[in-house]
Amino acid sequence: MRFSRALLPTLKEAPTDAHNVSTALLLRAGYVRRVGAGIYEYLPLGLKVLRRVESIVREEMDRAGALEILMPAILPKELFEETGRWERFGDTLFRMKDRKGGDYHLGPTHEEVVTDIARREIRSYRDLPKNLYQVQAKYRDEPRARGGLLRCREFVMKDAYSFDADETGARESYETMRVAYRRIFDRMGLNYRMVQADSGAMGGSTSAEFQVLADSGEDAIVACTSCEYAANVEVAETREAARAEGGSGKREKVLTPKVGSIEDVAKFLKLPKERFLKSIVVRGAEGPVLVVVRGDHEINEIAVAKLVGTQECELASEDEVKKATGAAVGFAGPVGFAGKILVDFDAAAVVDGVTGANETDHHLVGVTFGKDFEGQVVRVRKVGVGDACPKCSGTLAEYKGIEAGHIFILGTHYSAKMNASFLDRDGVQKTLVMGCYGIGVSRLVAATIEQHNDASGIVWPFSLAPYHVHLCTLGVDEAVMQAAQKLHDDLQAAGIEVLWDDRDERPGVKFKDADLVGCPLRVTLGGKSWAEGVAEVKARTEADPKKAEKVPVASLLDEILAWAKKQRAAH
RNA sequence: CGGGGCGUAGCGCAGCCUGGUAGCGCACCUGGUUCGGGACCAGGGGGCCGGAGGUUCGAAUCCUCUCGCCCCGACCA
Repeated sequence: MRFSRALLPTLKEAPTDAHNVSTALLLRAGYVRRVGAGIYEYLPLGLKVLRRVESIVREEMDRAGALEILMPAILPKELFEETGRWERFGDTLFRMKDRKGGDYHLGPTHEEVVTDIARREIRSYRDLPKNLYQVQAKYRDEPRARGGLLRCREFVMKDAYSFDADETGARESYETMRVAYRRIFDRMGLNYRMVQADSGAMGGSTSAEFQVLADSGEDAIVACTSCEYAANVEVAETREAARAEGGSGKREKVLTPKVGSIEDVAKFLKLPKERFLKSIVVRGAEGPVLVVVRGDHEINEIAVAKLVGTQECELASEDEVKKATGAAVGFAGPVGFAGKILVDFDAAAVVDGVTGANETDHHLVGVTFGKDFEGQVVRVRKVGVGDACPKCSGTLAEYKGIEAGHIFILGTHYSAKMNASFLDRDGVQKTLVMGCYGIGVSRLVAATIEQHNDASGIVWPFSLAPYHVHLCTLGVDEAVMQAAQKLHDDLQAAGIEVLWDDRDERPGVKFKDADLVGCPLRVTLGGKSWAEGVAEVKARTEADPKKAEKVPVASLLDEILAWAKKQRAAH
C-alpha cells in the first residue's frame, strides 16, 4: 500500500479526551476515530489490526472444532424475558421499539439466542458435543464508557458456547477452550496470565480469566513468581496458616479511651498491628455477621458477600454495630459476640491478640482463637504481594491486568430455564450442559498497545501489525522509486504486507510517522545510503534511531524474507 | 445516578470575568527556498463560538433551559 493513496491521517497532537496510552496512540496514528462516548470508527489500519485479531481467533476456534455462526444483534425481548435478563440487565441494555411498538434490544451477549438455537436444533446425544461461536459487535450501555477502546458501548467480541450431554463433557469442552485460548494469546505475543476468577452472578462453577498485564489495567491480580498460580484478587488464595495453640497470657480488659482504629490502638498499646484481631460487623442475609481478620490485613468484600449470602458486602451502620456489640464502632470483638463469626486463617493463628471488648473505650488483650472465641475459619482477607503461594513454596506478586478473555462452565443455568434438552442413549430427556467463552476482540487491539508502546508510538507484535514492513523512500529519485516498487511487489507476493511511504516528505516526517504507526520493521531506501548501494533496516523494537542495520540492496529481499520467517515461527 | 469540569476551524487552545464586525499554533491549498528524526518565507481557504429561548441598540461573552463530551465515585453477565 502506498502511503500517498492510503487513508492514514496521523496527528501531532492527540485529542484531550484520550486519557490512556492506547486510545491516544490509536487516534494519533490514524487507526480509529471517536464518534460518540464509547463508539468508534475503524479507519483502514484499525480495521486491518482488528481483522488480524479476528483471524487468529477464528483459526484457533476452528482448530478446536468450534463452528462459526452469526446471530442477530437486534433481538426481540422475548428471549431475554425467558431468563429474566430483560429485567436484570437494567439500563445496561440498549432498548428500542419497532414501528408497531414491539420491544427490542441490542445484544449485550448471546446466551439466550444460542440456547434457543440449541433447543430447536439439538435433539439427540448424537448431536453432542457442539461448540458454536461468532465474532460480532456487542452493545452495552455502560454507566460510564471509559478507557477508549478498552471499554466501549459498541465493541467486537468473539463469543462461543459449548453444549454437552453432562458435566464431564462440559469439562472436556472447557479444557479444549482453555488450550485454544492459550494458543490465541501466545500467538498475539502478549504477556498475559490465566487467572482464577469470580464466576459472577450468572451461576458459573469453573472459570478463568485471561488477563493482559498492563499498568493501566483495571483488574488487580496476583500471580506466583515461581509457579503457574494466578488469580484475580477478588478470589485470590494464600497458604493457610497454622491454627493458634494455647495462648500463654491471661485475657485482660484494658481501657483504650477514644482510640477505635487499629492504627490508634496499636500506637496506644505499643503493639504491632499483626497482634490485632480486626473485627468488622457486616450485614448478612440472616442478621449481622462479625468478620475477623488480622490487624494488618484488609477484608475481601467479595469473599465476605459470598459467605454471608448477600449480593454485595455491606458494612453495618453505627446503630447496627451498637445493637450487635453493645459498643461504639471501633470496639467490636469476637469474644462474647452473639452472632455468626467468620475468622480469617491468619486471624485464627494469632496468639494473645488484641481485640475490641464489645464495650466502648475498651479492648481485650491476650485473646486467642479456640481458647477465647470460636468461629468459622475461612479465607476472608485480601491476598496480596508477598503472601505465600497456595500451590507451591513461592510467593505472590501483584499485577494490573486488562481482562481480554473469560471462559467458564455455565452448567444448566440457561438451558434449564429455556428448556433446552436432548434425548440420551437410553431415551431419557436431559438438560444440555453449557459453557461460554468470550474474547474481547476490539479490546485486545487496545490492550496490545497498552503493553506494546514507547515514547514514539505503537510497537506492534508481528502477528497483529497492520503491515509487516514500513518502507520509507527518501527523495523522489526514479531509480529509488523503481527499486522500492519492486521490493514492495516481491514482498507482497511472498505474503509480507508492505506500507510504502512514497510521499514527497522530509525524512524526519516519514520516520516520525513510521514510529507512530508501529510496524515491526522499517526499511529505508534512498538518501545517503543509496549511493553506497545499501538500504537501512531497523526493527521497531530498537529504540536507538542510530542503530539501523545497513543491508546491500541486492540482498535486501532475502534478508527481509528471512526475518519474516523467523517472526512467523515465533508466533 | 451523585460530585467536578469542558463545548470557539479537522486537532490543540486563547478570547468570556469587564457585551461592540472571531483569533493563535498545527493540519490543509498556492508559490518559492529547503531536504536523514515532525523545515522556512510569502500568500490563501476554512467557524450559524453545541442547540433553543431571553436580556440588550448590539451576545462567543450576561441569564434560563437543553444536548453532548470528559474526569472522580457508584456500576460493570
